[in-house]
Amino acid sequence: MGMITLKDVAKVAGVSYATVSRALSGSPEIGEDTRKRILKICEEMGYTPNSVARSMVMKRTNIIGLILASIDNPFMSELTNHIEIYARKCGYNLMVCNSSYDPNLEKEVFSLLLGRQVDGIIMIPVGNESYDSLKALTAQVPTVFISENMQDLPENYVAVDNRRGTESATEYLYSLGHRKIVYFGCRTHSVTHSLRLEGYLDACKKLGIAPSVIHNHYSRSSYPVGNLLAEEYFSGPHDHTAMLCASDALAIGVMQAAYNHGVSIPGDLSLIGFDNISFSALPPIDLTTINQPKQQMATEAVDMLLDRIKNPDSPHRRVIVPPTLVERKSCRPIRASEEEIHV
Amino acid sequence: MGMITLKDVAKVAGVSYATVSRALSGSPEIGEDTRKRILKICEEMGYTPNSVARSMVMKRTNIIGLILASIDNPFMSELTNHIEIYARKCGYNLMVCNSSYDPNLEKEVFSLLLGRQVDGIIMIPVGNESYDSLKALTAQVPTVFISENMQDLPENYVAVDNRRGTESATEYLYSLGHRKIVYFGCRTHSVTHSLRLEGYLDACKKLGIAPSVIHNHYSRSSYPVGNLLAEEYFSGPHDHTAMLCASDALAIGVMQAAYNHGVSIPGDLSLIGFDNISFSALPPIDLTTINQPKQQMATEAVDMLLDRIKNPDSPHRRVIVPPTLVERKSCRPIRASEEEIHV
DNA sequence: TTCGTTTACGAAAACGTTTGCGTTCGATAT
DNA sequence: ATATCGAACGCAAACGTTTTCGTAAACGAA
Repeated sequence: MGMITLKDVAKVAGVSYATVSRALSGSPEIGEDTRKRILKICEEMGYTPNSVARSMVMKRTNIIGLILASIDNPFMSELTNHIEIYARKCGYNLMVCNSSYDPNLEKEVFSLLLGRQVDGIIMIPVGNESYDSLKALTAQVPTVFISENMQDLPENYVAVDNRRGTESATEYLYSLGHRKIVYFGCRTHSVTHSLRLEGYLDACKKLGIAPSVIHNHYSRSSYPVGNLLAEEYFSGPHDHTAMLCASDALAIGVMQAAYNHGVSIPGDLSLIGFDNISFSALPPIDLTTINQPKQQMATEAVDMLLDRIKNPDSPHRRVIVPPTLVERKSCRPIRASEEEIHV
Repeated sequence: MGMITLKDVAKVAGVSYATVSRALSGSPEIGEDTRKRILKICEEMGYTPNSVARSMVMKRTNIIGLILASIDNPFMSELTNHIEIYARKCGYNLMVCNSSYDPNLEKEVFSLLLGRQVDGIIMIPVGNESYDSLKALTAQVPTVFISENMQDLPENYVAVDNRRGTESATEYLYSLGHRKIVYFGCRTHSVTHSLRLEGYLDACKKLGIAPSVIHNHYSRSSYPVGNLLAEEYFSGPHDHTAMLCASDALAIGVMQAAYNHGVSIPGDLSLIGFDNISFSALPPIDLTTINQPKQQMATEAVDMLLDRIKNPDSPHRRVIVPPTLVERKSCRPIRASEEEIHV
């Protein structure tokens, strides 16, 4: 597999390898006829430029590192898809690393990517307790987070307006006539999830209804966790007519438990999620939810990162995109008289 | 962001940078006391080795390229997840590229990864017509396919036994009493899909039942395609008691159409899929399906690739892993007398 | 002491590019 | 005729490592 180098084509073309380099890079310091000739020879020999050597001298790899909890997660894989396609269009490749929901691993792969000399890093952080220890790392390379940031870490980020999302979800349920709305959240060590809880609580206060929160002592917002805790919920006393879940994954877990306990959705309980992962649109699920504009967030994050790579000491930018409500079949309006029929 | 180099720590330590390199690489040609001292200085200065420079001289990047149709596809993202975690454990990072179901783009990103000097490539090919034109590319770097290969391209691959998968699915439906089984496949320009069709046809012949295939003129095996064609199917005359789908995605599309047309699953139609994507296990879906052992395939693919990187002219290996049937709720047994009640 | 051997380290080449600078050559202006 | 200048191209340094080779010091045996 002896690769063909610049020197090889230079020898064949009878020129110095600087000339070959210039022919390929589109430099003006070269004759039009020799350029044509050299390009033809490159083609014939099947020459492929060595990006590693190029990176070495240019001090730039054109690689973006992407750190996320698990690529095997509908929301994140959708986001990754958009990021990869758009980044490649901009001339960048993607190096993906799972943090596996582990703040320590998160830092480990961050250093690893630093050593790889990535030009920048896009990161969906695991929680907020890791922000502090990430400061030393993010100082070394342009970084943009996909997550809001309450601790004023001076970093760029793009995120959906989580607070507004749960707030409007609550308002929506209220407008349907629901007054007993329970919130199924996540332990709030993640910025995202504490904001979502906040939005719900604020809306309750504003609307004058009593908040009620399912205590979720697990750290993940996943389908099995949703299922497990919903089993507990349905087994005990409950009189809510609507449930707001911190994620679609949780909501889908709730669906299963509801099915097992013979409670119909939306017949007995209106259910609303957050994220709008693609599977929520599937007819057997058909979950009403708060959408995160994933493609917009992806391109915004890449743009923001590339800006920052070009101009490292530009002011930090924070983009909050608006969430939107997607109405499907998991919520229904109720009359006031219906309120008390549940056990 | 002036990075700290070997030279910098060498200067501080008062040694040559060759010595620093040896201290870090664990070479025996260095005194134990100086090693300790140098490592301490590296720690203090926050030195991070430059992988690019390392790759330059070692002629090896420790990067694996991964090419797949779309990372935003449950089967592929699950696979990617396992590949990334296992590869990293083996000291390799992953560079992911979408081919977006486009054979030309597939070749384009392959060349791109070649230029990146990846040590090897794992690829889920789009179709089989692209194999020919890929020969020149795969000759330049160790490659393993995740897909069976009928054209005897001399490459390594790991795949589930697709033929056996649909065969056993058909046998399963037969054992439940079904005699009118329709196959919902994909246009067979993909090796995977032609083998799946083959397995179905073989089983029909062996079992002595008449095969029946829904003509799928779309190239993708996706949820919307499944939905669209199932709409047609349910609108026209149909008397099958069971349907075998070439993928879970198709099957889920069928589910929606069935719902719209008032045909109950499995009441009126038994449905079975292929892949066992995670969402098929969700209670509202609960799809009986043929499982692909994704984690096993992932680690096998990585192992195979690393073997090949170490020993490029070792004989080609082809691993076929057995599919397994996962029984869930989308199939039911029928009596012979039931056979004719459908229109 | 003297010779040979081992140990620990330094000097420098090499990896494949990009690019600043110098040089040559032809054309134009003086 | 010479001086000026721009175009086209070659030379060589540089990027940050790894590794071969050389060598000085240390050490043991004769």
